[in-house]
Amino acid sequence: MSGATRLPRAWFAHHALEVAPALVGVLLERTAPDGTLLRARITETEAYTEDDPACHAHRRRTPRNEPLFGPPGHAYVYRTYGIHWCLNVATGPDGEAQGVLVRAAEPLAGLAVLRARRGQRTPDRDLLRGPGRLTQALEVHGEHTGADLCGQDPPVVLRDDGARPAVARGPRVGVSRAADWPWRFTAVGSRFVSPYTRSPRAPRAAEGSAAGEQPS
DNA sequence: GTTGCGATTGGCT
DNA sequence: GCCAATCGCAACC
Repeated sequence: MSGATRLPRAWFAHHALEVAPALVGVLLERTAPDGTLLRARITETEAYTEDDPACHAHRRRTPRNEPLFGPPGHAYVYRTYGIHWCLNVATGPDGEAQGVLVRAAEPLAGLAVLRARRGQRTPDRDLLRGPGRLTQALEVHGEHTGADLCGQDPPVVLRDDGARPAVARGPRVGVSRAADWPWRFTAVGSRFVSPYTRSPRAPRAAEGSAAGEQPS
């Protein structure tokens, strides 16, 4: 993997709907405290923007969602359900709230470390399949929010090794608002992708009415 | 100051 | 398939 190049900040300066599918297939690297290199290939992402009711920055700018408004290439890590951390990368121009949630990845290196953190009996398939599992295995947490992933010594490194998997598009997982917007991107045929689940709180799509607005 | 709830997961029926 | 766990945030009083 020595030919893999780090993604420059400009790579993230585009709209979340462009960056999200492009991130599928990108390498995610993190160095464990003992020096072990942890490497995975992203298999699933979701896009979020300020205009999007499901986005944390939809209502207003707050200390919590500040990284989403900041310059692209920075991490936005938040806690959900009081238990899990979720990793996003800010995209779009500085001042505009956009981001891409990294939902799942296929583990490639450092499996023993990942397994130690996730449970020795965890199947390889489940090591990084899901946003909460991924952050647990990679030890990404709240202290990393705001970190510049394109800067020096970032907690997580993103690289392009030229892989260009086919990408499918569909509705996002678990969101209660804008549940039908097809802003989730997955690697076609990958086993390391979470199954689609609709939020129990999401209103059922109104059939044949104008209520079901779905931006492209 | 209080309350309701979520971009999830894992365990149990 | 159903449901509890668990807590920071933001809406509301």
